[in-house]
Amino acid sequence: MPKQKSSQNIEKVRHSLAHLLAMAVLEKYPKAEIGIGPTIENGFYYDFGEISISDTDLPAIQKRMIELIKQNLVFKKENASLAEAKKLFRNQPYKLELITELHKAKKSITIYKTFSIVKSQKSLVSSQFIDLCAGPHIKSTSEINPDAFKLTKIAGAYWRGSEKNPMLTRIYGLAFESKKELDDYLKMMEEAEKRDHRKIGKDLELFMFSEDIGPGLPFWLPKGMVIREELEKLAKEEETKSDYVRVWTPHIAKSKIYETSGHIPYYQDSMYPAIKAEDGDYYLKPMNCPFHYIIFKNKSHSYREMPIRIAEYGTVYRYEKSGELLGLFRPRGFTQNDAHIICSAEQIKKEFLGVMEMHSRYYKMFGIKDFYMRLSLRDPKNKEKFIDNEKMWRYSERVLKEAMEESCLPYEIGIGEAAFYGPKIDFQVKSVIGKEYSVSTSQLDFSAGPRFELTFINNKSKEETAFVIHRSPLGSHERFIAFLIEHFAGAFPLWLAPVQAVVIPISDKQKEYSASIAEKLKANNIRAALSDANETLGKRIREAELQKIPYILIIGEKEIQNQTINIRYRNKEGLSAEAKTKVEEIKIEKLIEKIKEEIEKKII
RNA sequence: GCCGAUGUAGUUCAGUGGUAGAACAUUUUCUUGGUAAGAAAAAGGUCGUGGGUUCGAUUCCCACCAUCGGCUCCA
Repeated sequence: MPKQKSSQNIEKVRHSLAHLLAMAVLEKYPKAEIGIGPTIENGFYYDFGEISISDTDLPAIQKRMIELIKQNLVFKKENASLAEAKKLFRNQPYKLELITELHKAKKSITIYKTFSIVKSQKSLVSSQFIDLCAGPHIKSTSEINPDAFKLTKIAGAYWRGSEKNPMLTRIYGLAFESKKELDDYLKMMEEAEKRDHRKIGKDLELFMFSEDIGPGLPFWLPKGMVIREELEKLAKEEETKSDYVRVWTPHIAKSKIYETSGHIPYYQDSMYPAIKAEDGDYYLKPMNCPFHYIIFKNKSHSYREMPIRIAEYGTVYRYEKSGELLGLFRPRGFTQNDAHIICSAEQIKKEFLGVMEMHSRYYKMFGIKDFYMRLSLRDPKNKEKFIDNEKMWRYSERVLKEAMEESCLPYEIGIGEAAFYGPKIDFQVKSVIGKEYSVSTSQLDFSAGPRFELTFINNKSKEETAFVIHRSPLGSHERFIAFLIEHFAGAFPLWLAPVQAVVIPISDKQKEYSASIAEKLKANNIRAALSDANETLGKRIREAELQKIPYILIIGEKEIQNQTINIRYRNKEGLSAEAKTKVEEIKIEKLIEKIKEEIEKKII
């Protein structure tokens, strides 16, 4: 009970802080226009127009907010008539817009006034700040802990989230009940930053970018390539088991195909511009779908062979807007774990369930527990974003919902999140820094069938139009590996580790024997390295630990005599100091057996 | 694309209106070390790119590019 109450209170505190922020900003920048100031996870923000500030101005604003808090200002709610409200906010265009809308929607207009109290008179005086607001708020700023909040950053944000509107300046703040919670949160974010895939990718030499090549175009370095290839191997195995067939398709194509697909009208802005050739315009492919349809159409199909599952690790290029690029999460060139299941209407549900089972297997394999699925439907109020086919939307959304229910996996519904050609199921995970994103997506497409004339002959000898399921359980190599890097903090499970074992001779005397051990490991398909540089043992162990190599094998005189190997296991988080440095002596044959088994079973 | 910030050696970062410095990494030498950094020396930079101001710009101003934090978008 008390916890519940306190969590409600912090919401009020955060909201009240947003008002104080607006108050402090208006004092310092009287011409500023105020937008909205809601609470968010861990804090609050407020949007301002007609203001020019940078993060160096934040400490002064925060200082003023603390002064305001210490004045024990009182929040008071009032109802206002349309005329009163319009008068109060006559210089605030954004507020006027909201007032007009509230009035139109026949909702009551409430305002919050912030007063200061003159102690001697015990009465309220001088309303210092008035905001259009539904509340609720705390009674007085004495409820705010001035040490438990912090203005963190400045960002641009479109008024009401639309690109068409002016861009306002958003000031973000964190707020908690105690200073300790704030400090803990800041500490946590600091720790999370250490797991950032961009940092680890550089430290472990997994991938890189080059300004000379172009933004958003990743290079896979030898160690990162190992992970890519392991994932690809996994996908091939799993897909073969599930009766997929594999293909390879070209990377450029004539424009006609994208006109048929509808991508040119919908997505031309985010495609690389055309390559001009004598016989017309060619585009880098932004998706693999039409190519797989063409393969399907290469011959006629009977209902007996349906469904047909065409798979490819397909490389695509999308000209994402410059500000949208984000390491491997949002590159411009990436390779998808793609496949298209072309099936009849009756087969949709079963195929979808199969796709979801495949997801579950993968997620279990990687130990991904913190995820949920989002059933993404169209927004019936915003139909222009979606293909106009009421009947098909209803049918598709119903089938997907049924499949979702039958899968027994937890899911949420995302209105307006559907693809333009059909509903989808996205697998949502959270990155270490708390950012949520879709790792993979499975979509039902009822428009590709008629558009591309994807048909098969049914059991009544009639031509029947097929449905398409787009699916990519492992997303793209880029996004999935970015996720795995953060998920494992760079300490990949043995089967994915770029270097699986490093052999470290204590001195030059054991160099030759150590080299022979490394060779033996390699002969058994174990990715092994020899660390025989002219450095101290401690340093070479440190380097192996920093490289997060799972098996560190130490060889000294004793090991040569006993014909054994001394294993130091990679430091694992959560282990006691003692367990971290646990060592074990083992015969080489037994070690190879152990490592091979661990790789085979993909132990995490 | 929009708002804000940043850009100095391979990496992480100091610093300055008078053509630059540390640590780690690299190379060489010494050291042969029993579980997370042994020592010394050397080499390494058109201070993101292009303009402008100035006797002189890496430093100040402008533009562009890239990256980062957000917004928008993500077939």
